[in-house]
Amino acid sequence: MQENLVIVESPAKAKTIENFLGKGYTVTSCMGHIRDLQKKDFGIDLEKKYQPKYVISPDKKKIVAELKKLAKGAQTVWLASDEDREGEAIAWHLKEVLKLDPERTKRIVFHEITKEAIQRAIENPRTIDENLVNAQQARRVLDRIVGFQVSPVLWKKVKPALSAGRVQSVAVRLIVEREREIINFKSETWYRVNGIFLAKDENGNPAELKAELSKRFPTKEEAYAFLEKCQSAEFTIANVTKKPAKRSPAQPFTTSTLQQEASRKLSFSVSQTMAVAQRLYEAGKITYMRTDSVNLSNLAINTAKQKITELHGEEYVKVRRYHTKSKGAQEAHEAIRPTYMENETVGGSAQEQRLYELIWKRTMASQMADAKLERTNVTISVSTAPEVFTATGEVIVFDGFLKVYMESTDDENGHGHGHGNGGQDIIPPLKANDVLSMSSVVATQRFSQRPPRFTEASLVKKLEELGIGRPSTYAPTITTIQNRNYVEKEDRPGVERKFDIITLKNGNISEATNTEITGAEKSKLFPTDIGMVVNDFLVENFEQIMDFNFTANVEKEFDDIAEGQKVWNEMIDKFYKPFHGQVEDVLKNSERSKGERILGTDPKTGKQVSVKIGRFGPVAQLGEASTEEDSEKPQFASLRTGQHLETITLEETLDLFKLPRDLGEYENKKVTVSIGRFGPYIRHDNKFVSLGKENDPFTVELDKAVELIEAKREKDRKAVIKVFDEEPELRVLNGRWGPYISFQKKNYKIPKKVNAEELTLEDCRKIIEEAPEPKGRRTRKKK
DNA sequence: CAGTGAGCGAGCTTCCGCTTGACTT
Repeated sequence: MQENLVIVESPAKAKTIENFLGKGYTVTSCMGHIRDLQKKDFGIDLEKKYQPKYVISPDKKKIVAELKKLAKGAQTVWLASDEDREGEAIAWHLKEVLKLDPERTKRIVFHEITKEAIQRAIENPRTIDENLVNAQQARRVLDRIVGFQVSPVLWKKVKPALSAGRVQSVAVRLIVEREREIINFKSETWYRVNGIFLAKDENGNPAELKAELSKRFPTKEEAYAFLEKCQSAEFTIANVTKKPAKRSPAQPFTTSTLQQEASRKLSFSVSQTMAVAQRLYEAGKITYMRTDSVNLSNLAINTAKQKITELHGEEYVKVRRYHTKSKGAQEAHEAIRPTYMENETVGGSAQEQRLYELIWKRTMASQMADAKLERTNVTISVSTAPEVFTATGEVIVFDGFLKVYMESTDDENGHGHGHGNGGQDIIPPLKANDVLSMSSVVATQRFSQRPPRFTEASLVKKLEELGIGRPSTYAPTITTIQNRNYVEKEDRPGVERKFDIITLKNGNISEATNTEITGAEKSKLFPTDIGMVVNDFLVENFEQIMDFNFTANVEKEFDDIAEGQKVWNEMIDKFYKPFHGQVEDVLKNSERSKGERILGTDPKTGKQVSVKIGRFGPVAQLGEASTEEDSEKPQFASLRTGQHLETITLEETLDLFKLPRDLGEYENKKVTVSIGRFGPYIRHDNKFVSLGKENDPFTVELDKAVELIEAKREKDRKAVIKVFDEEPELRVLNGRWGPYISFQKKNYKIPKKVNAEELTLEDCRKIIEEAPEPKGRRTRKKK
C-alpha cells in the first residue's frame, strides 16, 4: 500500500516533485479542474440559492477514475494544487469527488519547487479554505449567468450562435471603440523644421550637428517665412548641457509580457507563443508559462549571476528581486525563465530556439546592471528669429544590461519616416557662443498620427491592465473573438500621401512635393460588421457588463468573500436580481438589431438606399419593404470584401446595384459579369471565369471577357492529363498541388513516385480502392 | 462556388479558468 498520494495540477510539476519526495510518496496530477457546471439547463439552481450543479468534465473521466483508485490505496492524500482561488477550488472538488476522508486528507501549498520548500509544505499542512472556494464558486457562477443569459438574447435580437461574456465582450468593445476613434480621426498637419549645421569633431574633422526647431509652424507660409529669415541669420550656440542618465532592464517575463515581446520581436501570434512555450516547458527547458508572477527563485538568481559574471564580468551583475504588484498574484509561481540559466541555447524547432533565446536574454538582463548614458542638449539661437534649434545626443557610457537585451515598444510612430528627427548619438564638442555655419534648413510637412490599432498582444496588454482575464485565458479569448467573427486579424496596404518640403540650401529656397505610404497595417485586429452591431447592442442594453471596470468591481467582492466578509450566494443574488430583470426587459422590449444605416436616396429612382446585416452577412438595399400588396420588392446586393456598414458611402452602395452587367454575346450566348463570393467573375454558357484583380467588373468590356474565357478554356484543356474511354467518369487531372485522380466527384492522391502520364486505368482503380477512408467527423464550426 | 434577403418551427448555439493531448490540414 502506497503511504502518501500527492496531487498537483500539472504532470510536469508532478514529475519534479516526485524526485524531491522520494520513497513513500506517489505524486500525480489532476490536469486542472476536474468538475464544472453542467452545460445543459443552465447548471445553476436558481430555486436553491444559486446552488451549482457540478458534473465531471467529460475529458477528465479517465483521470478521475485513476485518482479514485490511487486515493483508495493511500494512507494520506495531499492536495497540492495552486495557492489561488482556482487552485483552492480544485482541491475542494478533488476532496468532494474522491470522497476523501478529512482525517486522511491534507491541503498543502508550495512557494517554490525546491526540495526545501516542498519539505516545508509537507510539515505545514492546513485544511481547505472554504471562503476561498466560495469566492471561486461566485466567480464561476457569475460568469455562467452572464454568458448563458446574455448570449441567448443575442440569438434572438441579432443572430443565432453569437456569444457574450464578461471577458470577450469587453475585449471586442476595446477594438470597436478604437476603430471608431480611427474612423473619426482628423489628421492635423504642421511643418517641422530641421537644421544641419557644421562643426568639428574631437580630431578637428568636419562633423554635422543635426537639430530640430523647437517650434512647429501650422502653415506652409509661416514655415516659408522662417526659412527666409534663416537666409541671412547667424547661428550661435546658446547653451550646452550634459546630464547623466540611466536605463534599467525590464522585469522577467509573465505570460502577458512574453506574448507581447514574442509578438514584437518574433512576430508570433499569442496562441503560437503559448504553444511553443508549452513545448519548452514540457521538455523541461523553461518554467511554467501561464503566470502573472515576476518572481525569480534564489537558485535562478544565483545561476544567472554566475553566468553573467562568466560572460561579461562582475561589473555587469546587479541582483534584483521583482515583486508582482497585482493583488492575489502568486508568489508561489515564478516568472517565465529558463530552468537552467547556464543553457544559453537549446535544441528543438527554430521557433522553440528563438523563444527560448528571448526568455534567456530577458531573464539574464533582469539581473544585470543599469545602462549608464550621457545626454547632451544643445540650444542654437537664430539671430533673425526668436525661435531656437535644439539638438539632443545620447551616448552610452556603460552598456550594462543593454549588452544582452532591450525591450521593444508598440509605438509604431516612434522612429519617424526617415525625414530626420533632430536626434543623433554623438554631439560634436561645442561650447556656448560658438558660431556655426549652416548647411541646410528644411521644413517638412508632418501629420498627426491616428491611434494605433490593436495587435493580439497589445490587446492582451490592455486587458491585463484592466484586470480582465487570466494568464490561462488570454490566448483562448483572443481566439474566441476571432472565431465568433467579431474581430479579424488582417493586413491592410497603406495609402499614398503627399507632403511638402521646403529646403534652404546654399542661400536658395526651393519647394518640392514628395509622397510617402501611410497607414499600412500588418496583423492588426479589425472589428467586423457583426462585431460592431453586437457591441453596440450590448453597450446599449447591458451597460454594467460592458463597463471596463465591471471585472475590477466584482473582483473586489470576490476578495471580500475570500476573506469571509461576504456570503457568496448573497453577493450573487444582489447581482442576479436586477441583472435578470434587465435580460427580461431587453427580450421583451428591445428592437431587433440589424445595424441598419440609411445612406440617402438613389438619384435615378428616388428609392431609399440603406445597408444592414442580412441573413447572409452585410447587404445593401435599394427601396423599402412594404406590407402593401403588389408593391415592389426592394433590391439587395451583398457588400464586397473590404466594404463595411460603418464606412460605406452612398456612391459605393449604388455601384453594387450595377451588377450583374450584360456585356453582349459570344458564340450566341450571353456574357455577363458580376461579383461572387470569390470576387468578380464572368459568366458565359453556364461557365464561370474569374476576372482577377486587374480587371474591374464595372468597366470591363466584351473583348477582354472573351480573351479571359478563351484563356480559361486553354487552361482547362491542359488540366486534363488523361481520360479513359471505358470509364468516362475517371480522369487524371492537373490541380493546384499537382496531378490527381478525379472519380465520381471525389479526388484521390497519386503517390509521389508514380508518373501520372503513364497511369493505366488499372493503376487508377487500384489507387482509388486503396485510398484511405476520410477519417473522423468534419468539424462543425468553420472559421 | 458563382445564391440567397418570406415565414414557420425544431433543435441548436453560449460563459471563464484550470490543465493536456488527440485530432486534421
